Amino acid sequence: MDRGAECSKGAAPGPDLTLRCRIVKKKLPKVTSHEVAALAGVSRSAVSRTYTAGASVSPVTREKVLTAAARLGYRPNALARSLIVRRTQLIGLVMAEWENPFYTRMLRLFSERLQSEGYQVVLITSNSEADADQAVRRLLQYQVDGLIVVSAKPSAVAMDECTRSGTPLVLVNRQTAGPGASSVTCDNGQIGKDIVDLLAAAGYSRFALLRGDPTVITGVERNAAIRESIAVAGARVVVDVNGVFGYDAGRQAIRDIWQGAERPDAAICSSDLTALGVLDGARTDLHLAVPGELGVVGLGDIPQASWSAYQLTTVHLPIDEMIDLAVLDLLSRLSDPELEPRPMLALARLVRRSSTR
Amino acid sequence: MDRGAECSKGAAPGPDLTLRCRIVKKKLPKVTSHEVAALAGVSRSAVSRTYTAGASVSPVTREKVLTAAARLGYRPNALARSLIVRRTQLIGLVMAEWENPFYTRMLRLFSERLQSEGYQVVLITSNSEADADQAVRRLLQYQVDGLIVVSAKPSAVAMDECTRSGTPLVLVNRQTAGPGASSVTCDNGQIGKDIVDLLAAAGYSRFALLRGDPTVITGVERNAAIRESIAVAGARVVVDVNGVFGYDAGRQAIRDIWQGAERPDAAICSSDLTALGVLDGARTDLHLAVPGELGVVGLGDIPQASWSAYQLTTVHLPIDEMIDLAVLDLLSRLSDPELEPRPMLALARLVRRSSTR
DNA sequence: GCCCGGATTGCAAACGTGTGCATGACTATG
DNA sequence: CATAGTCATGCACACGTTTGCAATCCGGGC
Repeated sequence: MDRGAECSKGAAPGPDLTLRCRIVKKKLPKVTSHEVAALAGVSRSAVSRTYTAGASVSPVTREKVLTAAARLGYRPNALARSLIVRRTQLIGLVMAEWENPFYTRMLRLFSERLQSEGYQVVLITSNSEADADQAVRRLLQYQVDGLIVVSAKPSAVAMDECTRSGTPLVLVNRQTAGPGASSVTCDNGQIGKDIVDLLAAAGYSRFALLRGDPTVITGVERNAAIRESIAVAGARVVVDVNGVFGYDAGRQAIRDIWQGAERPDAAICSSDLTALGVLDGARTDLHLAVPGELGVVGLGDIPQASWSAYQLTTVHLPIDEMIDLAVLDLLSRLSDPELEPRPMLALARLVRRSSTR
Repeated sequence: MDRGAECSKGAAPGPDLTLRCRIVKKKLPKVTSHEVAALAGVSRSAVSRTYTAGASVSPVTREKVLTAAARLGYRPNALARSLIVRRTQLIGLVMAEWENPFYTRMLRLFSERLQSEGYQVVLITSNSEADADQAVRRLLQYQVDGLIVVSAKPSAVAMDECTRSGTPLVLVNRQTAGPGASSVTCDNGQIGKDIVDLLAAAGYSRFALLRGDPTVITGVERNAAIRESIAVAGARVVVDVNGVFGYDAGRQAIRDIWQGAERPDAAICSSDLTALGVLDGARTDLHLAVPGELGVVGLGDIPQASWSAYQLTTVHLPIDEMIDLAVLDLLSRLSDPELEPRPMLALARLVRRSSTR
């Protein structure tokens, strides 16, 4: 089976074996705590203890072990360790939305944050939201200590599997009714209201709603608030379109809308990327004056939104705060499994630039 | 130690113990192949075999195992499996550059591609290039099957550790002299030459070079070619500045340059993001006409480069091809450890838009 | 000199799985 | 009916660690 071991043991050192040794000579004699112990003249326990903080080892043995380990290039096997300690220091992260820079930034921050807490991230991308279940299950197989799902929602049964296996789960930007997971979202109702208030105060009255996935709870909430505020303001929504994701879709959408029966004077977009597409479509393709003939507001406040070519009015999602909430909740539930998962809210804030008057 | 086990065994079922059981009642009776085997009335080997493709199991026992597993919510422990099979199906991915959308896109594609090949990605971000070593070592501890390092370069000794542990390593966008790793890069010399040729042909003659990290080999190569081609074309570089990363830095840099002794008529930027910053700085802050008074060219062809507000002339890095090369090389060396690592080259292609005349 | 206590150390049993080997059952062939 | 052959199954060992427990060592106080 393991030819390397076979060779080193030299059980039957015939010419055939040595030949095979030559061929696979790059196959190393797997250096385990056993080898280190032998070289250092101590027991495996000793080498294990030198690598676990706070264990009882005399300075002299520790030194012996360390030099032996250095000589052999020993590195403790995290898998074997995890198997027995029942902790992998791995956090599963499933990511569904990649186009939006907002989410890639989130991924980065999660990675850095968790790393600094001593965890590694194992990443799974689920291109459709439906795949989230499969992703979760795969990660559970790897015994991840915790699970973060951003912009996707596992089914109730998948979430139940998490709780039953004692793996804390936190949903980011997706809310959950049941008690299976923590969640961190923004106050979408408030966001919707703020946006409309701003636009109405600026004199806009005929709204276009450009939405992404119509089934996502956070979008649904926001939209309800938007429509309600519009009604309150005595304004109208003249067009409401679903399924527009990203820059290109936004740019196309505004052109289509302009062919429609009634033209809006303000566009409320479900993401900055869409809004930027709308902006470019309005200016470049339709030759509209942008705060004047059409107001545009986005969502997310990605870096590009503040670029001077755009100056997009948008709502700043407090990404750092969201990361903080998610990680802190995860860590606390990790150290105390009795804690119940809970929904958390981060405060968004409107940032006014020059894509609205 | 493990209170759950202690309770289930009920060694000394005093009131104290049962109380503790109640408290930790959510701690599940870890369901292993043993439990499944017991419920199904077969041996552990049988359940193991039902989960390994191509093993010899009769349909009837397989069925028994499957239903028992479903009832118990059994999921094979990937760690224990990896420990014995000596394969984790994990690929370590270390990522140093996050600002540039080019690299986040790369991350996404790597993740999707490896996933579809049956691997999981464990992600480490090394904020400085120097941390790459530490990242590599951490990943090696987790016994990753392979290693991808993008836009960073581990030291020779770290690379040596990889080869000694038999873990194939491929460097993306960073070349290596030694034989420790494969690498996939673009032909930076050609890229530099193409850029200058285009600009010179368009009549630009006073060049500004905006570079990122001056120590990165790919940038060094490209810059050498750029300077040589400029000399050949009989033009001059009037300013050469290092360490400008990203949009904001680019925007500031062009303003600084405009204060300088001699003003360039073309800016060659080491990334699209920088170029977009330069573009906005030139137009918005300096009120320059962009292809006319200043030509701008970037590198990477990120989505924003083709947005109508920018229309950046840039060089398209063949990201899909690079991913393909990297993954294919990794997989082949995974299945045949005898294969030597090798350097690979992908073909970049100039895309001409309206930021140059 | 003896004994007590604290610090080290090694033994061996886990952790949850894969797999070679031997065994047993069953079929087909002579 | 005997025998060879195929197939399914279980036993037990291995993978590389951690860790409770008992044994050992060492120094000091009497």
